[in-house]
Amino acid sequence: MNIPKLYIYGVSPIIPHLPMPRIKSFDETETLEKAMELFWKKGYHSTSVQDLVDHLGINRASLYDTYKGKKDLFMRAFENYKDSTKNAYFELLYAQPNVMEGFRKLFEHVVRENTDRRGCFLVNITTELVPEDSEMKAMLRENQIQFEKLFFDYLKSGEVMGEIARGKDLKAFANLLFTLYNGVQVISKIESAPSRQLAAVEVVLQHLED
Amino acid sequence: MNIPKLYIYGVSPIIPHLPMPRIKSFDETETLEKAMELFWKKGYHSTSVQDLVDHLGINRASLYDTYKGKKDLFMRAFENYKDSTKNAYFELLYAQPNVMEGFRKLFEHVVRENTDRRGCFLVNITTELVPEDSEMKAMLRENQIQFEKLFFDYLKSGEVMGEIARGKDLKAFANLLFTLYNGVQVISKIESAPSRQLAAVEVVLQHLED
DNA sequence: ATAGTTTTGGAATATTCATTCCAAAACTTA
DNA sequence: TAAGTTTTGGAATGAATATTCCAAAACTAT
Repeated sequence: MNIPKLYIYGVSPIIPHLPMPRIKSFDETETLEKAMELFWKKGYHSTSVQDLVDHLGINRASLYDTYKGKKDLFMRAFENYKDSTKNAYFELLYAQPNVMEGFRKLFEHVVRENTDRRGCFLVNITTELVPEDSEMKAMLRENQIQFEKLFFDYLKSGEVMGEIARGKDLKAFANLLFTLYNGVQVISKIESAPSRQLAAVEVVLQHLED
Repeated sequence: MNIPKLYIYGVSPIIPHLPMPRIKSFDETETLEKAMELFWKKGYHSTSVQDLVDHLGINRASLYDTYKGKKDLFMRAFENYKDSTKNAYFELLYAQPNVMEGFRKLFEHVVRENTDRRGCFLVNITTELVPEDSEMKAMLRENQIQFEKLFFDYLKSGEVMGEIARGKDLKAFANLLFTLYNGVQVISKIESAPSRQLAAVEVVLQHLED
């Protein structure tokens, strides 16, 4: 049973002169990022709670108290990653002079960033947990829609600016770019030459201009 | 220690009048396929030996006696899948009237076959086990090279036949198609509309003709 | 039927897993 | 300093894990 708190840290409006409890000694979001790091590197099933306790530097009891359990901790870490990634790509794209350069930079970032073959957290989790975990699947489906919308809007802006030849099926193209993104993230786990991957991407990007 | 067998089932050339042992009551390759089925559906870590015993219909002791252990059984099942898939795609491609139709049929097969969201065994295993398992990584790298060679040779045959515009970087294109293949296999775990996926693939295929 | 060998069923083992629990330490406000 | 509450360390729990083991059943050739 959950007993509602009668006061907030440092403020005691209802009952005056009430002793304040000890506050958490770790930063929740910082710990969440460390957890994400581990889940990303090892996957969900291969990461044990012991691994988390060791890597996060917090106590087992604190972990269960703060994040209910392994699955919930994972979900929060995952959501954290999802949101920050989308924002990062949004900013990366719109910081470029044109659409082709935008996507080129995006894929360059993916390929070059992937030094330790971790791939993409989202892609790894998709193949590991779908279809078994339907809650996860719904989350990933939502993410796909958001990513394709981001790509589509960006392509559309390029069409308006005259950077892209008219009459192209931009929905299909956005879909293609997202599919390609997923493929590159898988390949980067086994392919060692970034230049070969970028050459493949370039074939698609060139198609935007014709 | 391994004591070498002095005779083969049914034949006793060295010591005559020797009683023959009981023979295995299950088909090894058939069991291997059942194991593959399970590893494909659930992934490596989520499949327990108990699951295998239940699903394969053989005894735990037989499993360990025949296939040494979980990891070795997995490796053999994996190799089985890898080889048969490559052969199947080879035949599918060369049974088509031209290169564009060949790749179109290949991707159609991938998308339509994927009814239960299992994705591709190879792709799933790549993201689950690389980089942790370096033996697996080497195997997958080998597979990539073979697939890209298959695609390249096929593209080359199309170029010779005049189906593909000259001057294209066919190595990069083969690479792109393999990357796209991986991407489609990931997406098919969360995307429900085959037509949308095929529309994306079509964008790339059209590029072959221009 | 019998001997010799292998397979088989199922118990046994030892490790690892996620989770719970509790007493002791820590912290905040007064 | 003291009261009240939370965090913390680490032991305890119980389920699941991969693997080993052994006696009994099964099979083949004679």
